[in-house]
Amino acid sequence: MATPVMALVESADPARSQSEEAYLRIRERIVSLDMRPGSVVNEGRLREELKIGRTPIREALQRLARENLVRSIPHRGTFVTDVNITDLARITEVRVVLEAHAARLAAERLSSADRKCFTDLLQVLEHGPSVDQRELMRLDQQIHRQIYVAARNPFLESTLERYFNLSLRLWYLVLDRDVSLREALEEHMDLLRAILAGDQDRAEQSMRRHVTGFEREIRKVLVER
Amino acid sequence: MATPVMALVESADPARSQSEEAYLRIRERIVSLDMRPGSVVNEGRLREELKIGRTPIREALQRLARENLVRSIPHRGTFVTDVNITDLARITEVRVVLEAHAARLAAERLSSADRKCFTDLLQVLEHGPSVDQRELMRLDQQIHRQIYVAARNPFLESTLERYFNLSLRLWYLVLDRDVSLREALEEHMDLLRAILAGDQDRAEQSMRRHVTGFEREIRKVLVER
DNA sequence: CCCGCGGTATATCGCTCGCATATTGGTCGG
DNA sequence: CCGACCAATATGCGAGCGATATACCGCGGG
Repeated sequence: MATPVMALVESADPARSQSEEAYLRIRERIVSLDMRPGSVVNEGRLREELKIGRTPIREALQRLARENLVRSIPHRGTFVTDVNITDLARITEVRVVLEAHAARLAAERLSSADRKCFTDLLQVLEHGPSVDQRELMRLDQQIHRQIYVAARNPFLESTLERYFNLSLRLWYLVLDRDVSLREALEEHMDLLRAILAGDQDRAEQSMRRHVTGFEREIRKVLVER
Repeated sequence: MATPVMALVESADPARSQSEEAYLRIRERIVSLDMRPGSVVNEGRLREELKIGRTPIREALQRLARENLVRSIPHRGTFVTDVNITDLARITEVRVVLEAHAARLAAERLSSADRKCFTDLLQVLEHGPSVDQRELMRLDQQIHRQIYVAARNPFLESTLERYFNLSLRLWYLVLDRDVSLREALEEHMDLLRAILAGDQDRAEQSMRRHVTGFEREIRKVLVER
């Protein structure tokens, strides 16, 4: 198995196509705010920066457009989707029900392999209460994605992956602000314990609290801008 | 407003791009089983049948692949996704929570325009109990899509649209079989009444019953194949 | 005679490249 | 000052090229 830490950043897998490569790299830039919300996406510029032809870039942008990370207006240009409180609310609205259901399914269908993963993650949470936001963000990603896998539903997984990226960008937006992450940690631990205990109701409720709590924190920072 | 009956079939809107055109037409063929599950998708054939170049077809197929309506294997071919009970269960699993939540939101956010639409639909259900399955299918589509709109959440709407098409294909699969649609009618009416009454809990529960009931009917036909 | 294997043939695909087209913003003329 | 034309820009679409994986066929060995 590859190192988990590398699996999250841009691992140079030569097997994936240039379209996929372009998609992942541009998505990474958008989500991490390297490409700012509202800014124009220059196709030619991306082409020379990524050393990739025009078709793959075009396909990647179409894909990102359908995921609401960019907005393409014919013959006018492509723009990074702006962020606003309305979208935050709408995204959260969907995420709450989907993530909560995924947590329920994960608690229900937990395999021994998944159990080990969650146990390890819980260990990290309990022992090393990292205060670095980026590190916490990475942990949060791992937890969520592991839950998607443990839910044993590829459709749910891909849908949630999309919404997670939308949310992740919002998180990047409030990085370096003082958001209270103490409760998030508690939520995570409660969530993992519930899943490991096979307590579906508690896992679902815990995840619901976690996602709504996340929305509340982001909103606080977002409104004072 | 265009005639609703035409809005559902292939209306020739010259404004949409050829990619969109190709996507919609191929999707229609797949969902309606005109292209059979498991069959190969011949790109050249589609090109001459739709009188469309290669790039739009290619883009449409990529989009369909991401929506799980076709499966593309590099250098081997593209195939219409097969249907099976497992996928039915997984799709339903997601649909139940999303559709139920959409129904809840629709009941909560009902605008006067939406109210009129739902009232009209309810009238049709109460007065003309059509026994034609295709007609019922069309009505079901209208109801669901109207709920998506009434939920006032574009993200939820697009996600549900995707899952609805997956389910719609399954419905086509059991057409001309004797499925009991009497309860479906009752469910629809109860659902619409709940939404019109603004009863969120009942709308959610009603939709939940409706979707699970749908799955049960499809499953019955699917297992005896 | 049958089975396994290697090489070639073929079909498909990913990507590059170029042309047509539509929208915009600026400028020139009235 | 306003309206219309024009150039610039970016996209949509079409066709081809090289790469690659599979399938088939012929050959050699058992």
